[in-house]
Amino acid sequence: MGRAPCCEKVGIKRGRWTAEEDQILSSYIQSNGEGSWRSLPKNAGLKRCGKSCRLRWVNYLRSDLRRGNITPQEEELVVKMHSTLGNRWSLIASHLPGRTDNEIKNYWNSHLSRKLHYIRKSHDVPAVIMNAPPTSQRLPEKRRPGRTSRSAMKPKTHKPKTRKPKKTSAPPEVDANVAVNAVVGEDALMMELSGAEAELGPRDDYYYGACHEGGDCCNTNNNNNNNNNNLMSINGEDAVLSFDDDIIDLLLDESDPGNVFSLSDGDGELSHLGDSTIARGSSETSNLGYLDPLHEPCPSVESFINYEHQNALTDEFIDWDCVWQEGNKSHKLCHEKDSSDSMVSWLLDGDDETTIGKSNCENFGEPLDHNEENALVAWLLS
DNA sequence: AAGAGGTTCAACCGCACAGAC
DNA sequence: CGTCTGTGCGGTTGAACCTCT
Repeated sequence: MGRAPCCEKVGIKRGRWTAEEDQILSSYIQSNGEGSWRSLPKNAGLKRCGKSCRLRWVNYLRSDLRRGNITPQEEELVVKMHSTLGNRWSLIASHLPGRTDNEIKNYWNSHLSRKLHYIRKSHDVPAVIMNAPPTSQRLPEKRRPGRTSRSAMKPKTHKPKTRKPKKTSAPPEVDANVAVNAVVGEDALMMELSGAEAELGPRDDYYYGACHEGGDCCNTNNNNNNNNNNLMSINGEDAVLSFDDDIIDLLLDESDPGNVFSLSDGDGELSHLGDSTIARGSSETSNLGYLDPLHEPCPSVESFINYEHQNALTDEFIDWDCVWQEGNKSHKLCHEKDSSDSMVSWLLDGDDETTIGKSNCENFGEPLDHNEENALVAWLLS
């Protein structure tokens, strides 16, 4: 049976909203509250589809929207979360108060993805690298459901916004000696997002995957941050993953129970933790999987970068550590450096004239060769 | 000044989930 | 348990806007 349309198409106005319509919608919602979107247009006297009303309200009319340009801190957080979550715009937006999923999505498509595009282009990363892995390695390709679980939904805050002033700078030209601003932790791998979320400001303790030159994928992280709000972290010492609640929801998505993986197999491949209830005990720290440094050769950089980006949920944070291990073991991608710089900040600095064409590693004293660059870019694009 | 081409972003569309019945 | 309704999500579109020549 065909699905009933969300509204009658006839007599429905489309296109840009007028100030008068905005006023009507705002007034109606202020008096009657949100919800009942289907009946709202009729009750409010709007010739609009209910979905259109909802979208207009959520993305534009709500009073708690944050206006203005995306700040560098927000941008950094978006990049970090996107690298972990993929195109989960609503989830990303939920961590950026006052920003809407549509705004984040547009910003990504118009700003950030272009940066990646230029990076890829300038490094001549073969398209095949981005192709899917062999079927045997591929994670379930199921498209993420159109919505997250109700429990994962949080009210978003919005404010009307004006058109952002256009940036005048040209798209970043990324030199072959592209910068790497990755921080390689002394002993550890750690990714941490929620600190930035909480502060929306630069942090000193972002660790983008680090492994010992000796090959320990998950050595002790003495810099481990005990912040309970950790969105996700991998504590090398305890080999424990910590997640924010909504991340747990994602990983334990009932509709896709195979989403929980471990790296505990000796062959180094991702494997399902068939019983996802393992992780249900705590949303703070869950023994999702052990990263055994002794029995677990990391997959090659190539094998990791062969994973499709969209497949990656749990595998992405694993990618990072092993990619970096490979980088450190074989190529010494970057020297260890206890600065607050990060891969992401390098990425975000792509427009900065002072950094274009300058490798941060070079700044550290050692330039990257072509293979190293390719590995790095593949990491970024993975 | 004007037109072409590029960019941005508001809005639309179809899909899928949750919950009510 | 199956169906229907309401709603949220992510992808896509195209008008408005900007920059360049």
